[in-house]
Amino acid sequence: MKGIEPELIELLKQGWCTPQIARIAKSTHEPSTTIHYNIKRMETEKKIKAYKAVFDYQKIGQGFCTFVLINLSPGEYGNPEKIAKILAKHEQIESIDIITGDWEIIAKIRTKDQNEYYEFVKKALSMPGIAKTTSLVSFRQIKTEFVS
Amino acid sequence: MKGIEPELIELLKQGWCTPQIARIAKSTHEPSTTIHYNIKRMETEKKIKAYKAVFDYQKIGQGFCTFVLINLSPGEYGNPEKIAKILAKHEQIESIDIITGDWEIIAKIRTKDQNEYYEFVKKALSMPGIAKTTSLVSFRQIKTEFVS
DNA sequence: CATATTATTGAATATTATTCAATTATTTAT
DNA sequence: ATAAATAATTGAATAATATTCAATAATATG
Repeated sequence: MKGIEPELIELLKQGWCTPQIARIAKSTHEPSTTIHYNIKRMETEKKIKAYKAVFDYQKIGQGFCTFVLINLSPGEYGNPEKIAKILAKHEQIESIDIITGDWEIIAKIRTKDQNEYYEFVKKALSMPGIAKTTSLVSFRQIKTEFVS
Repeated sequence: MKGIEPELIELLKQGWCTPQIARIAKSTHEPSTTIHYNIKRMETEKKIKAYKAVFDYQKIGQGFCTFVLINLSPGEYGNPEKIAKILAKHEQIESIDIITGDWEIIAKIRTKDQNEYYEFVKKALSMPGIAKTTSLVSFRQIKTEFVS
């Protein structure tokens, strides 16, 4: 046993997958070369960014999910993207968006547990420019990434 | 031309992909049979739920992204999951969570544009049990689903 | 309407996943 | 501690799949 699983999870989260052309061809009753051609075109056009695995986050020790609503300090209203891009570098952040309304940024965060989340908040969200954060902790994830 | 692309996008959003075992084997310097064995085990254990494509949503006409914060009417506090599961059936909903704090549910929604979003809100969010909704429209998606 | 470009497709080939059997490592029970 | 049982690793063989290629058809362009 080499404990290869964490490495595999990390790879499969980022990509390292590929479409099942033959299976899609059978399902759609199209020749596999037609499916191949169309998918490769979408890849070239950058419509498809990657192929990746979707995990049961409970089962891989990433079960704690929160949404953070962020208010920037007035001096940073001009470039919320700068702060969002810095935050995006953290692997715990699954998605981050610049938004309208009472907050400037919303981030979706995955950690092992409340403890790891607390450490993340201390480390990542204490940066200058962030005035206030509101955490919405997920009790139950009913649907994730289009996969029920 | 058969206009097969929308069908392919729908399939690849749900799954119909597979890990690249040989490529992962080369990258990790492990035998491909070891990679195969480990990944199949994770599938059996249901740690891996699916393999799917990640799209550039702007380019496939799903560029409008919003987060909806939902307040339930007092009578529904007991079972937010019931409402969340009904909403989860809509293909426009990428994710939906039961949360703590000032709202009971948060949903992430993808539509073509504001117009389609408005139609979705009228259709989906007018159901009994939902008392109030707050929409946070995404101006810019800095990071999505772990893919930058 | 003619020409250029893009899309479709079957046949051949290259690559890859999968199966299998043998070996090694790890866990469990006594 | 040791034996037995279970789980994990691996190379070789096979089955399945992706990819390339060349020919044809459809569509777009001027």
